Amino acid sequence: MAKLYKQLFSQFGWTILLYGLGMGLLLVVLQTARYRFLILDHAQELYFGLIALLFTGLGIWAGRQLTARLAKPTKPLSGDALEQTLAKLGITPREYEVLQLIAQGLSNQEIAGRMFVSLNTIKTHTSNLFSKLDAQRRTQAVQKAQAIGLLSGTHPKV
Amino acid sequence: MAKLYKQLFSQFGWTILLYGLGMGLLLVVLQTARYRFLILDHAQELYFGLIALLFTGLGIWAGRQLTARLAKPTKPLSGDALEQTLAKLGITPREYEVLQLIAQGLSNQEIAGRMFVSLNTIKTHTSNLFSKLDAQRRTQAVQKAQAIGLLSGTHPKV
DNA sequence: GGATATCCCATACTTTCGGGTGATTTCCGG
DNA sequence: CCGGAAATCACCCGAAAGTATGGGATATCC
Repeated sequence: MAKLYKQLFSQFGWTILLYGLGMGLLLVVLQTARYRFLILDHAQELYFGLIALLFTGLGIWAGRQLTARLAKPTKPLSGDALEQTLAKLGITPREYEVLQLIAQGLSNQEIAGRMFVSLNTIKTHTSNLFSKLDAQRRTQAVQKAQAIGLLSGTHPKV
Repeated sequence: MAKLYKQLFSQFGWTILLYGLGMGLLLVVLQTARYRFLILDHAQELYFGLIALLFTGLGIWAGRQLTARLAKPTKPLSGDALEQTLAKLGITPREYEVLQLIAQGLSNQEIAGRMFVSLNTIKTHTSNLFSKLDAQRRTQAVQKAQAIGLLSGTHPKV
C-alpha cells in the first residue's frame, strides 16, 4: 500500500496534493462566505453554477498537469541506457528484435520469415512483449517504446 | 457570428456541445433532486462536494478532448509544408486526424469514440488513408508518415 | 540435480483489421 | 443547377492480430 502511494507520488509529484488542498480550501471559503455575505434565498443556483465553473477549470488544469507528466517526450537512448531499460522491463533480446521489426511496419508473417522462425513463435514474442510494455496493440507498443526511447529514429526503409 | 460558430464547431465537434448539455442537465437534475428527496438541512456540503467532484471529472475529460485537438495540429513540418504534403497525397483533414490517433496506438473503436463517429466511418477513413500512403497495415502507415514528417514526435531530425 | 530463463512451436479461440461495394448527405465551385 | 469532393454509415468476408494454454529444448546458475 505504501509502495503504491510512493509510486504515485513520485510520478505525479505535488499536483495531486495541491489539487486536494485547493479543493478543500475552496469549499471552506465558499461555505463561510455563504454564511457571511450571501444569505439570500434563491442564490443556490448561482452557487452551483459558480462551483461547477470553478471545478471545471480546476479539472482542466489538473488534467493538463497529469497528462503533461504522462506524455513526457524523451530522446532515443543508446548503449548502456538502452540495455538498462530493456532489463528493467524484462524485455529479452529476441523480443526487442521483434519490437524493432514491428516498428518498421512489418506483419507477424513477415517478421517470422525474416527471423527464420514460425508465425506462432512471433505471436508468442509479441504477446509477451505487449504485456511487458503494458500495451494491447502493436501500434500502442510502438508508441510506448518510442516514448521511452527504446527505438531509434525511423528507418526510411522504402 | 454564424461563421465563428461554424468554425468552432468544426474544430471541436461535439465536445463543447456535449459538455454544455451535460452541465445543464446535471444542474437541472441536482436542482430537482434537491426539492424532491433531500430537503435535509445540512446536506449542502454534500452537494457542493458532489458537484465539485463531478465537474472536476468533466473538466478533466473536456480538457483532454480539447487539448487533443489543439495539440495535434502542432505541425512537425513548417505548417505550409505539412499542408502541401497532405494535399499532394490527397489526404483529407479528417483522414489526417485519424492518422494521428492511429500513431498514438488507438484502436479503430477507440478512434471512433473519440471522434464521435461510427466504427465503419473510421474503417473507411483508414482504408482511404492506407491507399494514399501506400500502406497495408496501420503500423506501416505510421512508419511512412513519420518518415515523411507528417507526425510530430519522432521525425527526420538527424 | 533442480530451479530459472529463454526460445521455439502448437492448437484453439476471439477480436480486430483491411478490402470491397454501395449509399446518403452536405457543401462548394463552375 | 449540376457535378465532384468530403464525410458519414452499412454490410460482408477473409486475413491478420491477439489471448490463453501447454509442451519441449537448451543453457545457466546455485
